[in-house]
Amino acid sequence: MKKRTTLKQLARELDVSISTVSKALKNSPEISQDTIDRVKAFAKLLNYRPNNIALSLKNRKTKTIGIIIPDIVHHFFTKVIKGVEKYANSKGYNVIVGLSNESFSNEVINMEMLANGSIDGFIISMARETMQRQDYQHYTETLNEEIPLVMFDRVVAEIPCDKVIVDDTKGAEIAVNTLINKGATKIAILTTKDYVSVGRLRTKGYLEALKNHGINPIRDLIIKIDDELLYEEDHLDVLEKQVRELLLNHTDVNGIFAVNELYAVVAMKVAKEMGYEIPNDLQVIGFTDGMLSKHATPTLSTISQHGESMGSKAAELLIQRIDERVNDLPKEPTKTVVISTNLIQRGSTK
Amino acid sequence: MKKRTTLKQLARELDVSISTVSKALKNSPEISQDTIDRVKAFAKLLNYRPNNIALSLKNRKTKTIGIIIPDIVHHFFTKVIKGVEKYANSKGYNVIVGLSNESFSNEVINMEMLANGSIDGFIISMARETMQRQDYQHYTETLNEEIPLVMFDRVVAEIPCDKVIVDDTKGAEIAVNTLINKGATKIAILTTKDYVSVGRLRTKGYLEALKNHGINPIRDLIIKIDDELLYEEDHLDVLEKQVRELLLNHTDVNGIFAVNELYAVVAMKVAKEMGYEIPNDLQVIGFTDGMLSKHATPTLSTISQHGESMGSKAAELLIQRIDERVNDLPKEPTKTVVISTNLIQRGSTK
DNA sequence: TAACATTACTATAACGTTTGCGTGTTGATA
DNA sequence: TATCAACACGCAAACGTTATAGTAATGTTA
Repeated sequence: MKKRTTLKQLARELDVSISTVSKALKNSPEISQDTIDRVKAFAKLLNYRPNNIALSLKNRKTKTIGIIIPDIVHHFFTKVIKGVEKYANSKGYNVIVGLSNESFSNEVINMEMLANGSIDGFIISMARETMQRQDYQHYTETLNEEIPLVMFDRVVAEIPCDKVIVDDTKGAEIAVNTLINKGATKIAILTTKDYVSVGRLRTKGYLEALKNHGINPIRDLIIKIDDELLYEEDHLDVLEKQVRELLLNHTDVNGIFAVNELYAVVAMKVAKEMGYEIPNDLQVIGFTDGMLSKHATPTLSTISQHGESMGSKAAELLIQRIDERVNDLPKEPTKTVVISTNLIQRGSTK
Repeated sequence: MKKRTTLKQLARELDVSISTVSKALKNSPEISQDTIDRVKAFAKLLNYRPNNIALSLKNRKTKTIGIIIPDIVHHFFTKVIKGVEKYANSKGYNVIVGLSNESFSNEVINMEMLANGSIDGFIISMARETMQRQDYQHYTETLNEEIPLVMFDRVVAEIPCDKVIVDDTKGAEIAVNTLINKGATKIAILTTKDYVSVGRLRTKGYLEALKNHGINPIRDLIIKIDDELLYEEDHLDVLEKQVRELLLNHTDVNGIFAVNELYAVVAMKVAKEMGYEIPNDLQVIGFTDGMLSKHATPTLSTISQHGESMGSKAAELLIQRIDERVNDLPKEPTKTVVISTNLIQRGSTK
């Protein structure tokens, strides 16, 4: 295996010491201009570049942050990564991605793989299984080892760390308010089981909006989908069936709020098949502004989550913590940053 | 800053040497069972875990691979990452992601940031700008430094490295053949400018299919879109306009092959607006099986690229090269692996 | 001219591991 | 009772850096 150029080689060939080479390359005033020039020229010739690993070892920091997400084939997470990358790169950090695949053990393994010095801190959105189990030991341990940790989107109150979330409740409320203002009188919600925090919060927003308008919630109109199989084919069949039943049993439903864009698109599809005209007979609003929302027919009105902002905010918080730790600064109390949502109106509402 | 547990600490507290600790933890026969037990117990107590960075430095390998892609908000690349992650993790590797954002300089910067020892090898799909410039110096340099490199999807013949591609020509041919077999007689193609290799090759497949069926290509039916702004809003306006013109000027077009799913979905949208019934009046086939294809109305027949397979194959090739390099094995000639495509038939064809 | 700066370097330790080799202490053998 | 394995461990170098503390060879000052 060919060895890369090192300080040692440069030193030997230039017949000076390693320290001289190191200092010369850094324009140290201890070294004569003459030597500096010689060293630099030779270093360039041999295409010398410092070994990052050695630096990491020496400096005890890697300039790398780890992001662990449940799934990468998912527009929202992808946006977040983009935001993280952007901010991180601008600060000279690299980003290493771990996929939990919604599995608890994968999440743990991935974190362990990285928590041994490979990264300076974590940005995490919990795996579904972790939310179900409510087993947060690996987070606690990470924190105990003083590895900074920032959670986003799928967060949990028990863990004392910085968090970046969206105001799910408020977003949902806005969506449902909008539906009501646009004339919808009977509004259903397509949501997830309650252990998914965002599903629970969005359902809460839905209920609040109804309450504020003096509308009594109807149990039948609240469809909680077990998203074990989200984005898997047969999962959608179940969803379709439930939407069909809903529209069959409650023919006067004229508004649907879905807690993600996929549910919304599926609902629109079923409704269209059943002869509904959107938005005239039925108005639909989703959550998350992804590819589907933009290109569905009709295009989907949706609550934008600003994933990229979440990502860069998370990266910012994390890097602050890293600095705090490295420079032994006093610890600031943990923050929870709420990224504001907003409604993007498109073809699925009047 | 709290320091993590190291061998040195264990050694001091157990009053043995560092080497003894190290060996004990590795069950070395040089160390008495008694000591081994003591060391292990104490290590566990202090939650010792070896510092990966130190290991990387010592072993001169990082067990990390870098993947550089043009855009992460893109279903196909996301699938590839997933495949890479899966295979890499199974071999004990981590994955570090760099985003070129379709920019040449970003690509170069990202590679340089990682090529200084942070990773053992690269998996890359070229940025659009790099393809346009045809400036491959950074690849050549990487190869010169004997850092293994595997390219996928957007590849270029000039670089002597392993590659993983899809048989774009064949895939396109299958798509167009299918359209013809299903009764389409006048088929248009929505493709990219020629510098995008995949666009060029898919156009080639389109032409070959026509030729094999004795159909003369018509210049007007070949729409080459400048995808500078792919996935940006105003880009789509241009695309819509072109499709509209196409269908206006050639009312007998009854088949469209699009080189990606977005073009296909946009075409369907325009056609539907103009009163076409899909698939009866017009059949459409896309390329890449993403979210849009699955949830468009009608659902889109498309050529699946098997992004995940590409990813894991790329990772496999790369890790082989890394082993080859690390163990100073004889160098195998570079391979180009072709992942076979297949047509997924859905609602947009008869 | 002795004392002291200044200049331009070099040596060394440290970051956290691993590993080949050296070594002191046993107990067995001749 | 010398001799020699076997055992159990320690030493030191190495991976590639950087930073601190020397140290020669000059030049300056009183």
